[in-house]
Amino acid sequence: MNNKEQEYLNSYNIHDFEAPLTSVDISIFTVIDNNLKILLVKRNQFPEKGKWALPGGFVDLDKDQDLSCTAKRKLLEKTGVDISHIEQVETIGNKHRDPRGWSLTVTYMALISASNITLIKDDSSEEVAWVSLQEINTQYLLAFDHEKLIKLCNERLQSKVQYTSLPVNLLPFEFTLSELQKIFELLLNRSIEKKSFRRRVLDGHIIEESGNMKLSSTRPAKLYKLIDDKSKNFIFPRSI
Amino acid sequence: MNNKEQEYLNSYNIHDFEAPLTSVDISIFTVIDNNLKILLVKRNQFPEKGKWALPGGFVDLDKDQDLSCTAKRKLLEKTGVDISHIEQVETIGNKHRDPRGWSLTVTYMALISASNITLIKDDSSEEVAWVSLQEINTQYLLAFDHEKLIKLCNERLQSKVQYTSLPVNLLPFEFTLSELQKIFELLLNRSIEKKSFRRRVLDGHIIEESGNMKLSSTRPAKLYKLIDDKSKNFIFPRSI
DNA sequence: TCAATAGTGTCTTTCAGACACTATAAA
DNA sequence: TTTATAGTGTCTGAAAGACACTATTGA
Repeated sequence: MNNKEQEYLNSYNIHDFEAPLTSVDISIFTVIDNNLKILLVKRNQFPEKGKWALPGGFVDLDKDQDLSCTAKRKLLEKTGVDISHIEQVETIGNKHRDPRGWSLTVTYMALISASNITLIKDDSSEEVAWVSLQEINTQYLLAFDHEKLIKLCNERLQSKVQYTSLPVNLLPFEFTLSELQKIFELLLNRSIEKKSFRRRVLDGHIIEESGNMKLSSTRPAKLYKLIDDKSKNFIFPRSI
Repeated sequence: MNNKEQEYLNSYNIHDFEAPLTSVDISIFTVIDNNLKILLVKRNQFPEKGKWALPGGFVDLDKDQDLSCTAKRKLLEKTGVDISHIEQVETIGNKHRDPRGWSLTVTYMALISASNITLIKDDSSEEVAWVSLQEINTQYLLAFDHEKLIKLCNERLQSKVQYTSLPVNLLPFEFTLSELQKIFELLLNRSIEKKSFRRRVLDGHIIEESGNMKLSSTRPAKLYKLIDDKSKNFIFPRSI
């Protein structure tokens, strides 16, 4: 860097140019009681006070190294959910989505297991809750364009269930093939042929027998576990 | 909206909170002389003056209705390229990518035909040029993290060539199947089996015979044309 | 024994890959 | 007739779908 460039940078003021409001919003999906749910917070502050929204918020230029840090930090602060991996979905930015002015939000998505999670709210919200997608706009009125953001994230989720092993994130350490299939069927909202499903999963070599059996009132089932971390993000050779 | 909310909005000052520098960057790909090229501008201003960069720039809160408008406007202003559809790739935001401070860029991508395009530069750059990907970092030194941005966009391009009809954007109104195949082969950087390729394209019903023939010194070839606008974004049932 | 669920065998279908074959033009 | 390119016929293989079949448990 030469002197002239240093001089330019010294005189540069980040406030000289108007920038849009910049936030992240996170769609955390889970399955509870055979229902696809999403994590929402009830806003306690203007604007859109009293409406439900995706957890999210503004980038903190000091605290956040990058955008995914903002996403994980905001999620933890607003809901108590601590997550290691999150997938960027799409960035929506326009004049009219926020009454405060030109606003941009980077949306993220993840599918997680809700067991062992205790939701914690902070001062910015009245309530934190897992909400069924069907309840949105009936019991739960959404803030800003969050209904559209949820739609985008849900489309991404649906699409990834077609060709990846993403749904394994919903299962405990050990699980049966029938349990795995039920999760896929629930997310796809249709039934899958048993043999095709087993072949697909087994041929992918992402799970292995744990050696244990799940007992029930009928024939016991083999328990399986993920082979390694790659199993959580496996891409199948073809769509389901 | 109630009085309290109106009061809040009236007192809200967009400058009260520090926001990241917010820009868009656009990767425009084309094929010239059997080479994949990308549209770059040589920076005329600090920072990174003298280096090559993707066309792009800051959101204009007055002029731009939304982010894709910013992308199209900046592309037109900086290069003279006018484009109707552009695909969002990924948003990169972190502390260190711009010496001026915490910076975020929304990257966009398109694949277009370079014929009938005259490049026009504006005051912000010294030069505008189509650059071969191989020439980057040898003849063309890149500004900021634009090498990484180009890599992301190129990966998206490569990926879309595998399962969509995107490359048809490079062809004139009428074309032969051999010409179409050559474009795919060039983008994929490998040869494709002729029969498989023809079956794939024809079974997709995205092109139809124009009724004309392309004459050459050997057997004339049927000319085809796209059936409609959907043909430009067709998703094949399987990857190539 | 029966009901219920786990798990398999195997035929079909779809579409990509390979490759030899035929067709049509100019020189 | 040769050469070059256009275009086809058809076999193989991979992986999904359909569906009937067997296996193993508790009641």
